Amino acid sequence: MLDIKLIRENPELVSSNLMKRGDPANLEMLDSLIDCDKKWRQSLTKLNELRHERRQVTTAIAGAKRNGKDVVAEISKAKEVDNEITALEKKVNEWEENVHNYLMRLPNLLHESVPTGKDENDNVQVRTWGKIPKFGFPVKGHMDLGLTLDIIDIERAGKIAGARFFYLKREAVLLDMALMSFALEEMRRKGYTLIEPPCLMRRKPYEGVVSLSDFEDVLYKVENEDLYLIATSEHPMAAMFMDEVLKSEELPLKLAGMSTVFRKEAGAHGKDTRGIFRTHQFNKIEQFIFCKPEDSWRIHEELIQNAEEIAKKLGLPYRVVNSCTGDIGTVAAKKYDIEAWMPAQNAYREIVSCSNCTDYQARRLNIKYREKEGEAPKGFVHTLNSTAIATGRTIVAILENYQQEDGSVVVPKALGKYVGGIEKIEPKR
RNA sequence: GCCGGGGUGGCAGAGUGGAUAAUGCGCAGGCCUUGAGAGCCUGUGGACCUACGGGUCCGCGCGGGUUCGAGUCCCUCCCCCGGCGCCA
Repeated sequence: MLDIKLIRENPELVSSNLMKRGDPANLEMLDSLIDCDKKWRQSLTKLNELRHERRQVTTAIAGAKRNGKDVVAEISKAKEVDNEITALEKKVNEWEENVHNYLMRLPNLLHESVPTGKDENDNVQVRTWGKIPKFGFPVKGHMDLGLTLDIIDIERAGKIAGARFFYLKREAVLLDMALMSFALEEMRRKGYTLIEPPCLMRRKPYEGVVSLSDFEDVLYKVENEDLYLIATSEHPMAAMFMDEVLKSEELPLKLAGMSTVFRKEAGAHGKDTRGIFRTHQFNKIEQFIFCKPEDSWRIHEELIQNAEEIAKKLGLPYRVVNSCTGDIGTVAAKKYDIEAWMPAQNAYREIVSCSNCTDYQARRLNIKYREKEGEAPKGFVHTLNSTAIATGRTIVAILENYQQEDGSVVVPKALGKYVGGIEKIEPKR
């Protein structure tokens, strides 16, 4: 959510920033918002005058009653004013609701370094790491490997849960757990507080964290309950301190959340349909930060470094891209992706997403900070999030990059102590 | 799930349908002081309007209702504490 005061005082600044996102609907919403806000404030002033009038009448009633005087005339006057108030209140509430709805729909302001572009093809490469492997044999995709190693079963998952689900078996289960343990240990060592959050959340906190369209496209809802399955532990971690004021000395608050996550993937029809690259459910370790506004850009770089370090230790060739205006999400002011090299696709594909949401989530969730005990809150915190590890896609990258001519797959050294010393996954058929 | 108790400014804690949410702590500014502290004075939830002097309204877990008028009475829901039941 943007600052309504900024919109009032500096509408050109906001509109020129929104223009960068290339969606004219945003500017229309901004105009409607400014219009509704004006009407809301005008009608609110009038409403306050009426309420003032009522107060004078009811105080007069109280005084007259104490003196034993007749108050019939005053009461009917009060009723009259009451009716006017009720009518105007309805209008004021409508204007206010409109303002709120527009505010909830407008995306975050973009950082100046965000490149302009239409879609992910216009993202700008920031750096690369690792050597793209050369294979002296025909490269297999992760699905083929999954079958011959007998560690992934998509078909039966389809039977019992539908498309985009999977059974992991044998070493794949170990790999999944190992990736989680490995990433958790990396984060713990860096001083992050480990978190295992609720995997379901109510609507209200959820509205503070995601864009409204996500309720349709991303989030699974539990029937007959006000509960949604989380799409990332970013969400329950962000909402954790809703309506609270954090102490300056405990900032930056660095969290690492571990959870299974659930995504509808609506609107991804036909994309990545084979395998476990894009699924409705996977496991993930997520970095999450609450910090003071002046620290967020420095910490954004820190988060991407942390994620890169994990990719490096796993020996996965990757590149970092700066998401362009057409690809960045609603809540982010700037977003880096890490894209790992996927040999079978002969392409870099996203495995990590790292965003600075500035004060956008914090304002929606009402999370402030104060410099000193007893002082008034200084302002909204900034929030940032970044994948540490997402197991599904990382397993794809490992299988494909570490495959051998004999059909086996070598386990990355960094995972050795988490997989019981298994060094290689052998074909079973 | 059931029964009982509770939820009031940053914190503690009053408030039995009617005037200004008392009082204390903390915090900020001022006076005093060589300095600090103590003491004293003023301020310290949010929104809107403003001729920037102020003015008005809202605010007691959320949302409704009764009433001329609700922190106070009634209803739904949420959360916390205690007890019972169920449960991996």
